[in-house]
Amino acid sequence: MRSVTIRNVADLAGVSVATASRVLSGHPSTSEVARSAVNNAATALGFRPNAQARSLRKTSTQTIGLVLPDVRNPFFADLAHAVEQRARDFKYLTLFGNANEDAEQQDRYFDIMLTQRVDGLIAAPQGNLADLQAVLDSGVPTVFVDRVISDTTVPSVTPDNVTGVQEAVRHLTNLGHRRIGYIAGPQSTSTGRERLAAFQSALADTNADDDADLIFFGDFQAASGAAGAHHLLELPHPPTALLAADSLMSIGAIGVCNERGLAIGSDLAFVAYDDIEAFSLINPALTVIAHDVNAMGRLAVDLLTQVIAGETPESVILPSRLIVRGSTPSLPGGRTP
Amino acid sequence: MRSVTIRNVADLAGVSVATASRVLSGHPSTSEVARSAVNNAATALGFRPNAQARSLRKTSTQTIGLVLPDVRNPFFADLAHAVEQRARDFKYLTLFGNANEDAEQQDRYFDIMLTQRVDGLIAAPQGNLADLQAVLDSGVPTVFVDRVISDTTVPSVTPDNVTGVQEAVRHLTNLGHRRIGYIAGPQSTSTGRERLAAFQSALADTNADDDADLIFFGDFQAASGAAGAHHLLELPHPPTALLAADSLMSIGAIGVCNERGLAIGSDLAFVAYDDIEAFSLINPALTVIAHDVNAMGRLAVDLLTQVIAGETPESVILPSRLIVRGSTPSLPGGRTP
DNA sequence: GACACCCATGTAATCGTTTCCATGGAATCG
DNA sequence: CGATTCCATGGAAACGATTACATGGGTGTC
Repeated sequence: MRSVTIRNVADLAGVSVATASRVLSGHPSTSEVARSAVNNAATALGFRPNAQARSLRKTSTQTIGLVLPDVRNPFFADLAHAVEQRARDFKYLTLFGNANEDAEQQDRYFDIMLTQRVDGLIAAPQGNLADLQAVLDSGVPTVFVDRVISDTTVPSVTPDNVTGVQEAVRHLTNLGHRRIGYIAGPQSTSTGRERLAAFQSALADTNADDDADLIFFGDFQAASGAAGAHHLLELPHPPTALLAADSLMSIGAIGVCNERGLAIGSDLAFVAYDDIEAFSLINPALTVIAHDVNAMGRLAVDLLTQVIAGETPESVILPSRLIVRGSTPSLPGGRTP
Repeated sequence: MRSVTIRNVADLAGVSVATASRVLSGHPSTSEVARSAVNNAATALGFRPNAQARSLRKTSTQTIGLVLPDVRNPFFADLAHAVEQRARDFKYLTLFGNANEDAEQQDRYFDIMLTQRVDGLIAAPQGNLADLQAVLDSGVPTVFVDRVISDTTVPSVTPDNVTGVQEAVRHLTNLGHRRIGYIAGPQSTSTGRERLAAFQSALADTNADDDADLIFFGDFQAASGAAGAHHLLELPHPPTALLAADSLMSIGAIGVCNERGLAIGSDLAFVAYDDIEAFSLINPALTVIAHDVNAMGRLAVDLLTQVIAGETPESVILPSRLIVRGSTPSLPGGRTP
């Protein structure tokens, strides 16, 4: 099953490999007769150029790497889709790596991406500068998306992690909530840190309680959202509203509320992060902090092409906003103090 | 920014490239002194072998291709995750392509995969034999997952598309439903065809209506589920129960029910396909036809490794079953005849 | 008609790695 | 001790494409 090479094509067409290569890659200096001979031979043999050989000779692989924490998180699935579609516009193939919210798996993927000599890299990174050192040292054009690593000059496309949380806290306190439970993301991520800081600072501007107890640290996965809901709802003074820092933890937390027979919207107010389609189906629909995933993915690719072209684009911060739905009704019933 | 090659490593270590290569790829015939010299030089220079050059020389790329219809479908996101994790066990890198439920994009990805000389290919294919011809001709080891193309000998891992649907129809008719609306998948997919056939044949065993009107043809995307719900609910004789052939169409359909103020579980019974986490959060939780996504992904990789090894493994059909939850209560209220 | 120019083509070098083959020294065996 | 085997090593040939350089024929200009 030896595959057919450009040499076979050239032989069948009766020309040299150089001419065959020129025809196949659209070089202008080719005659009509050579063109048709080579093209016919290529289709007759089912020739398919070997990408390895090509990228070995050229400097570029026409491939970008995308390292995300978890495809099963609908936010990242949407982001992956957006990046991939945009990359296609630039004729880039997207090499996708799923870090499983794990710094070690992430680093292994970075390693693979570099080994594969991707032309550029888009990542929602985890951990600190040390984990990224290999990537930064390699000099491969890189753009961060959603999350960033501090103390680097890597351009990024991130959501505004402050405004949405601020609006959510104000919204809840305006409704009369004074005990708001917060299920935080891991502090090894910029989104985890920034959203928590925004929550705490927004809280300080209100007369709501700021007990340390009301903050639970999760890891952006569903199970930790469930653990957080358990912990918070079993406090001596349980919260009357919950806010979770991503969609998977929201899913986990809501599952626990259902199990405990707590009706969201009446027994407990709930605000989720990310505007997942399924969240609008839950009855009552969830109030969410939303941002534009598609724009984020597109912009990340656009920035990356600029970096590859040698430019140094400005980082972009995309707005986020609160979408109020039924899970935070104006008159909280049940166990509100 | 020229990257460091094995020649630089060899020079620094004071050995030939051949020896350096042998040390770095763990060939037994190497001396202790050469090993340490080369390893030191490699780490000192931050050497990272060029995957293109390596795969050019070797026959294998240690890469498998995965072509799926849509990552944004949680079922396929889970499947992608399962495949990727299992592939890692075999030291394979997964090259991921998202066909967007579009035969043309799918074929472009197949083309890319072949150009990249993947060692094997896992696909949930769409369309007919002609679309796949290039892949089959190339002789690249292939396994189908979830969906198949008829008249091929490609091994596959598929769900049992009959039992779950049968159980769902029986369950609904036992509850007294006689008008069951079905939102079908595209007939260009095996899952779309088999599930529809199972629905029709199960219906024939009951005294429920089998009007052609009650079947709407969608495309496995959310928007078509919404269109299907609109169509079915506006029939002169609307159905009292809905069954949708995948999760995205279910999401679209449920959104429409909510908009129209139809309470699922009381005004309308609903059965969804695929046991998505979010479906158990909807209140009442959805009755679903479930199957084991993780097993499907793992088995697909296992089968592929067998094909790569030259064996011809048997295809596997994984069981599916009905999980009854609140969306199909025993006493349908409202508009039941 | 001579000269310059352009264009299609072929030869061969090149990309970075693996691996076949030859070599020479050490070890083993009768 | 001589012959054989073994092993670490280096030189060089592959893998399959692109492309710099050389070449020769055709065209245009004066």
